[in-house]
Amino acid sequence: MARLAVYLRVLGSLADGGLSTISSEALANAAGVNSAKLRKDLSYLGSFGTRGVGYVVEVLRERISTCLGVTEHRSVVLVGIGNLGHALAGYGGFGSRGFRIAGLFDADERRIGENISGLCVRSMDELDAVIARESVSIGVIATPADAAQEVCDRLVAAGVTSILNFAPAVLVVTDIVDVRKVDLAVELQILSFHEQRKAAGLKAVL
Amino acid sequence: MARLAVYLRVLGSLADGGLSTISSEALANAAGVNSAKLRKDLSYLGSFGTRGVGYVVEVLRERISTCLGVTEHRSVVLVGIGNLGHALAGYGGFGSRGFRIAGLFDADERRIGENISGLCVRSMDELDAVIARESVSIGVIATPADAAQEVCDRLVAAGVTSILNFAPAVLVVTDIVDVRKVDLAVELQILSFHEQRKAAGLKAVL
DNA sequence: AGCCGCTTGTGAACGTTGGCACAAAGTCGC
DNA sequence: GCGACTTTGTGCCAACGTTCACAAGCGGCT
Repeated sequence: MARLAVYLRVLGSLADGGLSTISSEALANAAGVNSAKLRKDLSYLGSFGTRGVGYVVEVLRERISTCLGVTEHRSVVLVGIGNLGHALAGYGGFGSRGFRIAGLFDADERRIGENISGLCVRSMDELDAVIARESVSIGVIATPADAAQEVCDRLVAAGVTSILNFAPAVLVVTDIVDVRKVDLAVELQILSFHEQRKAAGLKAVL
Repeated sequence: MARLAVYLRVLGSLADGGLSTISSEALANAAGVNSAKLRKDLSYLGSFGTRGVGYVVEVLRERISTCLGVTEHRSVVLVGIGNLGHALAGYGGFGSRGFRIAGLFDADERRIGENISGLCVRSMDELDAVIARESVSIGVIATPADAAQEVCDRLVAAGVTSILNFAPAVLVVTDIVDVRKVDLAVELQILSFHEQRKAAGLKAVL
């Protein structure tokens, strides 16, 4: 579940704060969810809280990390070094959460060789080799929409089984491949929809 | 619902392709959803398809646009011009979907005055004035996590009622304010979780 | 004009998710 | 050692979202 990742992040902050144990209710508040839901989520991983006390922060972190599979560092490749790809390559949040960027790729000849926070942009020709050599299982697509499907197919052919897609396009893949989509414009439109609802509601009141 | 935005985007491509009408099933395939679900979504907006034929693309686009509230151009402010903020400011997808960036803001004095694709980075001191003058209702937060809540509070105080949060932090807001969260690291961790599951499943088979 | 095939719109069943409430269990104080 | 308090783990129920299946309606063909 998606919430596990949030719990893990919150637990990280708490551990930095020096807290050693935490109750489900406190953690639920910090993560912005119901305490019962949190306990149910955790019970899915097995029961290892102590009644009357709560959960031991370190044990819980390790347990969730194991479940999410971030104990072993996973390698990702990033394809499409445009505006967004540039930002993603420079984003420090990946490395600190157990992900290593194994390679940056772009179809544009002029971008090849460019250095972004210590990583060199490679040609698409090297894609398969890098994926195989570093046993990459996750690919990130930050290309324009019209190139997304082709890039996706190449990634899957090279052995990638999970894809994070930032391009505004619907990807069709085999069902053994997981795809998550992040579309910035769609997010804004959803907010716009809520604004519209609020405005309509206001008008109804008047 | 989130899918409406996807339908709208797909319809845009179809309209460019010169198609004038489309059946629910074809559109559902293009959007990657079940056809019954799509029809139910559309029926929520009223019934205006013609049985035996399908939906008129232009009518449908206009109807969805109205519902999402993107007919009137909405203004957004973007706070935090780091790696990600830079990319968002330069991302062309906003303007083409009916959103106008009313201002870029950053707390770092050194960034103020910087020009990003025609927009100038402003001081946080000007935030309230710009929001009021341009009647901005949507704010985008791309700051580090520890600054997110403070920025959020300032945005809400200035009159913003919808927030898109890229910072890895849980924001607490009044219930009249809508918050959508996009956390890149969490997205990767979810994929990592699926990878973990696949690996475990494989091991179970062996 | 009448029939046939196609597509919409929707009612009903299903599975999933969220939330309450309570019993089990463990700790702290005396 | 024992009782009271705290917190977990979970059974049950309601609400939501999804899917199936089918009747109603529209266009085209004869």
